[in-house]
Amino acid sequence: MLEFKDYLREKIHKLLEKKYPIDIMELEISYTPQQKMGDLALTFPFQLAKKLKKEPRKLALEIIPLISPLEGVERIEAAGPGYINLFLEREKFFSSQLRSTGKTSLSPEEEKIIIEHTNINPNKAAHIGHLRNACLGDTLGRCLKYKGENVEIQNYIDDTGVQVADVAFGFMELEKKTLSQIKEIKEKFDYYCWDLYARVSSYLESNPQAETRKSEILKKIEQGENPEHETANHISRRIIKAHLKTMGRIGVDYDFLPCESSVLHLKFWEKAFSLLKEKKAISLAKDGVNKGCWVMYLEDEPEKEKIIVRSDGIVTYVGKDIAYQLWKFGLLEEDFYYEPFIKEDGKIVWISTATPQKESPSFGKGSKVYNVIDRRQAYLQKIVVQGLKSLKYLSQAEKSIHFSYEMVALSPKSLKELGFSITEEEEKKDFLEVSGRKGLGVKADDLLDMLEKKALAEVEKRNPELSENLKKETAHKIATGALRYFMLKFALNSLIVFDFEEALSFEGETGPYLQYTVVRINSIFRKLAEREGFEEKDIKPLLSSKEIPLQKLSESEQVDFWDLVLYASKFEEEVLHSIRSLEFSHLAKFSFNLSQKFNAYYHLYSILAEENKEIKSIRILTIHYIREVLKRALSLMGIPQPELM
RNA sequence: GCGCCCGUAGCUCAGCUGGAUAGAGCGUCUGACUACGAAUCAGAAGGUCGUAGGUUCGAAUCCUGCCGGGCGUACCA
Repeated sequence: MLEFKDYLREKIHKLLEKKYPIDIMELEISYTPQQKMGDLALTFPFQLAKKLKKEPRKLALEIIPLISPLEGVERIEAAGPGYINLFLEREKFFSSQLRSTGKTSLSPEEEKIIIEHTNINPNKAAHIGHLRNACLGDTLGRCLKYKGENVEIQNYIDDTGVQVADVAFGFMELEKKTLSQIKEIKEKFDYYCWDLYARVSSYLESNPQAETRKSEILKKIEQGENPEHETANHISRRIIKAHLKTMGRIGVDYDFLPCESSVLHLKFWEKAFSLLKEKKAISLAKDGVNKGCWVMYLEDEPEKEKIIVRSDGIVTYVGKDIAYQLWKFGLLEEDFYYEPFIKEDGKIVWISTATPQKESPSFGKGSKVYNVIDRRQAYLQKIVVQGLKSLKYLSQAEKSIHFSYEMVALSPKSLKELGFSITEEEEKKDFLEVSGRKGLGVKADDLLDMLEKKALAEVEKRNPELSENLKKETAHKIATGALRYFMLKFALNSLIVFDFEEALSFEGETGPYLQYTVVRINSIFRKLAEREGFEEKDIKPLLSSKEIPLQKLSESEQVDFWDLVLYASKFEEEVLHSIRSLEFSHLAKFSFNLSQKFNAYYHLYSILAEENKEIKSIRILTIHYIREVLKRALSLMGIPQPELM
């Protein structure tokens, strides 16, 4: 449809530009609310009426003869107060849609796009908040790749930060464990650290004198080559592996893991610091509360100072982030060294290191960068962009996108279900923030386990004859589908108050509903093959037959057929719209609505039992088309497609 | 205080840069499986779109005030 609309827009513009003051950008083509009104609607007579001080309806009537006939359009009507409605030539449109399945009319616009997502502190297990981040980032990546963009996925690892130091402190001071004793821990390590981190946090709260030792650990971790560093390094590497495994369960993966330790040791910050000083992007505060700090000013609030380097000379987190952002755009004149971290299915995930390596893949040097990070960090992200602006990297600042979304919080009810005790004050709140510090949260693997267990029970019920492996694999796909759809269905601005019942649902507006729809279509094709020997390869000849005799369908079937096909044809527009707005809930809703329309159609029109060959062929082509679109939509959302369920 | 965001059906949410009669899911109530798989479908009930103004051919959507809620605003990350 996207292509067809572009064609119409250009054609109509060409036909009218000499007579009317009309810009091609204003020539919007929308859809009618009802099929009987037509398929596409032009609203420009309203805008034009304002300019020419004429009645919109009269203008519409005046314009129609000038733009007809249009290729692919059966007839044109004026409607309502001044709409121009187009009725498409259905057979022609349908067959062109059928021929273009699998191809995309979208095209790339960037040299290279870098997406940074997940970014979990490597000191504890991943939780539901991280899942939202990863699902959004991964879906963006999939959609951009479909659009034809060159995409690189990075997952930044803060392996020298306070949070890792906390857990190192826990092992060394609270548990008095040596590195080899830590290595011997057999339990799920990220879970072990989750609990330990919470213990450390409360210990430090009641024993503030221990902060001295913690600071010492932090410093030593940064320095390297000492027991504290060895311990912290072991913790972070082992936790990263756990995170990658968790994300791998839902089909999320990465190309490169840049580490803060490398940023430090390769002196990225020093380089960025001298650039910032040189261009006067930051200045040394001579007096006031921030005396002795290097500060930056935001363009739109010049009275406010943001500290980049503290008076003790230590660079803040956001300072390091500026350096990293510069590197991502290839503006730093420095690079990481790279080594393989893990290999899976032949794909290598690379990690940064400060020591020179033989192999050197190329990362970074993006022309556009998306940072997937929740809304609470909007201010810091703004400072990072300000850094680029101050250095006069204006186009990069423009293409430095904070992909911002609201957090996932917990309802007091779900906290109770998890066995946490909550205070009366907390009980009254609508929601509570997930807190790693307090150990308050739903762990990603726990949620996935629950989903898989429930899905397995459903599969057992419906398909007891399947092999154990196939049952498990199917349950896993259903669990992934449920989770990923759940994380995408809400708009970015919507704070998700996590509820187990809702998240564990497989009915209604859920991932499994979409999967079930595809399974049903597959099942029809399977039966066509079994009963009639009609194979997938037999679809093509149906396609190439000259005519699709839609008039053979009953009137009501024509209406239902067209409603379904026209809706499906909006797919690429939806993908593009989702990318532009970063609202993948659009794609999710579109897929759900399309499934709903298909399921309604399915109940009304039988394929296998239809005796009229022509009608049967049309129906086969219809469900084939819907399946192609749905499969593509699911794959862009990372929702797996089970054969049976 | 300042900045940003949110208030739409009993509950959870859609509603794109203003467009034709405000939509889904869940829940409630009525129906439909000797099957193209009921993880589904059909139907019913349910809304002064927080509130008061403004902008215009047209406002849930844009602007302003007010009410209610959230987040941010660290020499933390």
